[in-house]
Amino acid sequence: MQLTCNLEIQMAESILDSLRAGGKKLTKPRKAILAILEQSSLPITVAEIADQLKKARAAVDLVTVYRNVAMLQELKLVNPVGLHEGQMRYEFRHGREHHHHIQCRGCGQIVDLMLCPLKKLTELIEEQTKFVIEGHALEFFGWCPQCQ
Amino acid sequence: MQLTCNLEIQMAESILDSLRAGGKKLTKPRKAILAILEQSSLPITVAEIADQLKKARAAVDLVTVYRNVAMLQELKLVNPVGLHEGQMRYEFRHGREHHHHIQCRGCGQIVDLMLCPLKKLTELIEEQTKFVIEGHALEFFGWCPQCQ
DNA sequence: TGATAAATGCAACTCACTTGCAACTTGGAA
DNA sequence: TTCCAAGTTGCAAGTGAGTTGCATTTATCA
Ligand SMILES: [Mn+2]
Ligand SMILES: [Mn+2]
Ligand SMILES: [Zn+2]
Ligand SMILES: [Zn+2]
Repeated sequence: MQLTCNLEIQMAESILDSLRAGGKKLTKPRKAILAILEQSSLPITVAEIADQLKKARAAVDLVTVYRNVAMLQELKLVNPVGLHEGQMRYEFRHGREHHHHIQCRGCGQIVDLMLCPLKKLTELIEEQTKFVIEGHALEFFGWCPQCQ
Repeated sequence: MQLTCNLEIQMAESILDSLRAGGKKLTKPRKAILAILEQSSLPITVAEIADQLKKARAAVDLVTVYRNVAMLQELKLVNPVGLHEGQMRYEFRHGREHHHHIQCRGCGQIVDLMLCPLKKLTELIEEQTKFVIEGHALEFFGWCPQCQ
């Protein structure tokens, strides 16, 4: 499996620009991590990234994945997704609208919810609390069709 | 400070009933933990509960606080509040409406938001995803007036 | 090609939370 | 009131996500 060879072609230029602007290098491990994140349609954990890299014979140390995910978060290239599972998940921002998720309490399946009902409410809360709101986390939990 | 003496008077009967119904005993440590949770107007961590008990000279082992909080969650007497701080918070349900929170990114201050905009959206999502929704988590993050 | 700044891997660490177990309460039955 | 089983506690040890220090390696650019 070729993780690195056609990466320059697939990886969006805006992502590479952000990395260059931040003085980041495009190392082999970093390219492999970026490739996994870009392929993943749902938020993924650090351990899952490392597992996939191992299976693809491009093994990268867990610490390196942690450090890269933290860096990508600082550059706002990935969003953290906290589903209270005991570990964080991350998803690429590039080309995706702000959205939320629903997770099955039975099997853990995650589904994207491509919507956000909170724009007006955010303004109301800013007015009433005098906070300046920077973001929010909204997750739904329930039972998927198979687990009901 | 008297944590235990007038506890029976203050503690809502519905809570004691739930405990009895679950075959739970009213031990001294448990009463002290319940008292702290009932006094706290904002969601509190396990470590904070233990600290307050120590200061009140009613020290209880951390493990005991963890076990009691887990038990109270099973009986649905407390709600978990996850603000992605690295630890969970818990708040008593008794006498409080379903609501949400906003936390300052600077000082960590938490403010109750006594509202929920998600009833209609929940139905819409159930219709579209065929999930049965059991709950949701909604938190806002931003900067409080002092930290702006 | 060589300098240098950034990135990696490994080992050791931190910290929230859990588990096993012997000793101790509690609350009800005798 | 006494006794006992079930439930609870504290301590010690363990788990697992995430972090940190440091020597070595790698990408980038002059
Ligand atoms: Mn998503
Ligand atoms: Mn609250
Ligand atoms: Zn949103
Ligand atoms: Zn709500």
